[in-house]
Amino acid sequence: MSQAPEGAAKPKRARRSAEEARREILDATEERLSQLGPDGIRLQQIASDLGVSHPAILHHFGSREGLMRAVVERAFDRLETDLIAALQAMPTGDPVDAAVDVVKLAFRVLVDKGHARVVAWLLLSGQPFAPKENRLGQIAEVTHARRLLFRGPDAPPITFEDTVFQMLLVAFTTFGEAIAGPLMRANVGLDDAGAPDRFREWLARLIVARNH
Amino acid sequence: MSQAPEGAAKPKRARRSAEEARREILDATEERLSQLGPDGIRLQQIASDLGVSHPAILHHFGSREGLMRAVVERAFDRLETDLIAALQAMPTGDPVDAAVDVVKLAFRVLVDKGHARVVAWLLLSGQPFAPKENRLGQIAEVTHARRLLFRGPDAPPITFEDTVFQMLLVAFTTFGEAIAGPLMRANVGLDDAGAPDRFREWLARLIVARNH
DNA sequence: AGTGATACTTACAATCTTGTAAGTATCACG
DNA sequence: CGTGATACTTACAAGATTGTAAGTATCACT
Repeated sequence: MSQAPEGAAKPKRARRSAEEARREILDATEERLSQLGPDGIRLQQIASDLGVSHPAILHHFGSREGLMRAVVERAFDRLETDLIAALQAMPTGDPVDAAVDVVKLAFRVLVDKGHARVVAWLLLSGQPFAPKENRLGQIAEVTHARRLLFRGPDAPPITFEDTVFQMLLVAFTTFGEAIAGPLMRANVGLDDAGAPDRFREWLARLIVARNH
Repeated sequence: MSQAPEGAAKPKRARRSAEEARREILDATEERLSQLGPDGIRLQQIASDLGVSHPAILHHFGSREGLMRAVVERAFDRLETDLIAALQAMPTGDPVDAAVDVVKLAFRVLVDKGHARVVAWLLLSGQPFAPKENRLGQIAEVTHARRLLFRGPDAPPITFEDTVFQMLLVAFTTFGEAIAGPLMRANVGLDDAGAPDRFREWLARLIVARNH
């Protein structure tokens, strides 16, 4: 140890692979986006979060606009991927419990993982983007088939539009909670920690009740 | 007409009352906010929209921060005012129809008048604000009394939390639609003009169904 | 080891944005 | 009309922010 541990420590410039660097930059950007909101996105800030210089970001994304496009793209990709994975892992036991699980899962992916806030910001910003295909439509079809399968003996007839509306309901509610959840709950005096989960379960049962 | 109609036209500097000026500035700000999204708020842009110089805005609001606070304040004031007015005008005929009307009204105020997008942006930005009192809680109480009154003969018991959850559901859904409505509908192939209204009615009936 | 590719840095330029200072025009009121 | 208040303007300062240029350090590969 001839070298003093501090002072002369030359921290050996980190050199990530391009892919890794891009990922880290996107992570930091999304973090700022979902935590600090729309005004939190400044190249220099993101760079400083990562301990790099801001031109490093420009090196990988060309411009601020390019970074934004990349964030948009990845956010949607992840959203779809996570959501579809969650739905495919849907348990197959009691249909009511299963539906409850699916709803909770959707909330977890969108709200708890922070996707919804990012996407909401993008939508509010009018960022140009086109979700791949209508995968949600495909999900609706799968769900619809499932509903018909598990439909109770004297439940009212189930239209496809009804299923689609159910999906919209969950989607909208999820967005709404992600954005206004804390505010709204505080405003109606629902400040205990269990409230979000109770609401999610309540919603799931409200929806499923129509099938039986 | 010795003067040429164009060129020398000195358009007599407009001088509004302070109140009127503030209102116009806030209107323009909210317009940019809801149309162009979070990045649209630049003092110079707003000033140019109004045909004034940007220090005029600073003259009235002190700083950009002051302008933002004023926008927040007014947006919430309007939101509450419009919403409560709508609820108080609630028709008193058939309870189901009445509930449907209330839900549609809430959507109209929040979505169609553009309040939700502004508030959503504020929430995403982490703008500091404290909604007056818990007026939503008061609304919940009124609604709950009404539900108990019109409760069907063999409907399940109605808890207050159930009513609160119903309100949260409508509130969240409204936010969600305001932000992601067009995207989501397009993604599930619901692109006819009547779809938003059908969904709103469907939601209203879903909620009311539990009372009967 | 040597070499080319490239991730990354420092230094700098151009532009934009908020904010200030000081003066001008218009209104209210005597 | 005169006078004070103030809505508003032009000109400018200070700082932030994106982007460029050129060089340096590190990796992969021979």
